[in-house]
Amino acid sequence: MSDNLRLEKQLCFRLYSANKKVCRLYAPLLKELGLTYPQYLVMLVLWQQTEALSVKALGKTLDLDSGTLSPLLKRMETQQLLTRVRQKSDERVVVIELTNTGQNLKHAAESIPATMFAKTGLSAENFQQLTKTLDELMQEMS
Amino acid sequence: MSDNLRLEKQLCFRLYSANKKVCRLYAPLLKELGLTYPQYLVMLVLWQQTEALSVKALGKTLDLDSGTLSPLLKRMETQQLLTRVRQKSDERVVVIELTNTGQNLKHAAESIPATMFAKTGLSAENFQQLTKTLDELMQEMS
DNA sequence: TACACTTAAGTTGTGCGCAATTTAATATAA
DNA sequence: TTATATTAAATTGCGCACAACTTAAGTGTA
Repeated sequence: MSDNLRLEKQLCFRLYSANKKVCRLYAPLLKELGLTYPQYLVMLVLWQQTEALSVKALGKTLDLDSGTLSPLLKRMETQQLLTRVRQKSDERVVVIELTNTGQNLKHAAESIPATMFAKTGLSAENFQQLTKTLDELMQEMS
Repeated sequence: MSDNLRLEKQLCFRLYSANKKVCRLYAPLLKELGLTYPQYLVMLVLWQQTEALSVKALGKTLDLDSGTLSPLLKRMETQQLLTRVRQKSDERVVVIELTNTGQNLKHAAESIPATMFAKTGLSAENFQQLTKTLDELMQEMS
């Protein structure tokens, strides 16, 4: 009889391991920029944004709550990467905006995606395939 | 010109998000067993093991170091799920073994894989496809 | 035997991730 | 207008993950 609890049968373990491994590959590249992995994700969102963004909106994009974001953004503010300012029209809202330092860091990050793609060792087709299936998984689980 | 730093182009973000989402789906099921997600992974390894296992061997299987495992296993020992005993022949080694409680918990966990598979909403083919591509990714990155 | 070397586990410190709660501001309804 | 509900962000507490380091035990070699 098949044992469904065997570790190698678990998709969850593959996701967990693959995610950890990818993070570790990013770490040395991000360290040069003074960023952690989640901080890099925040920067990705801010770099592609033309308008300022509330903590709420950032959290929705990254699927993170204020319990995670508040201290993380505070650390990034300390590093002068961004500013946190209460919105005058609604004092509950905190607006996040990149500083010039934060904006300029984008140039140093430009090479990361290509470097990382190379490190994954995936073919373009497999990369696309994996992207597609993960999107489907995210869709179905919601 | 294409902006490779756009969030939606990042495979890493998909892995990060999918992993988090899967963990959150597991959480309520595991809570009934009194387990966290990493603790569940440890239990999966121990349940499929006939022999006792060192912390080192467990760490190799799960790709976790003693900095993570030592406190985690201590908590699980406190919960009476397992025992931690120094090996007589080599006092550096700590051997992990399930208690009866830990062993018996397996029955309560039997239904989890099928429940989770249903929650992913993936077809059997897509499940297989994703498994295969993640294995390939893990292989290539090593 | 004495010495450096290696190994296994544990400890310390930092940064998430998230549940649960709190605080303060705004919206809504009686 | 006052009471109630909702919302946004922050705080608290806990459990990973991991880098860096420590401790203790075992190995190898001169």
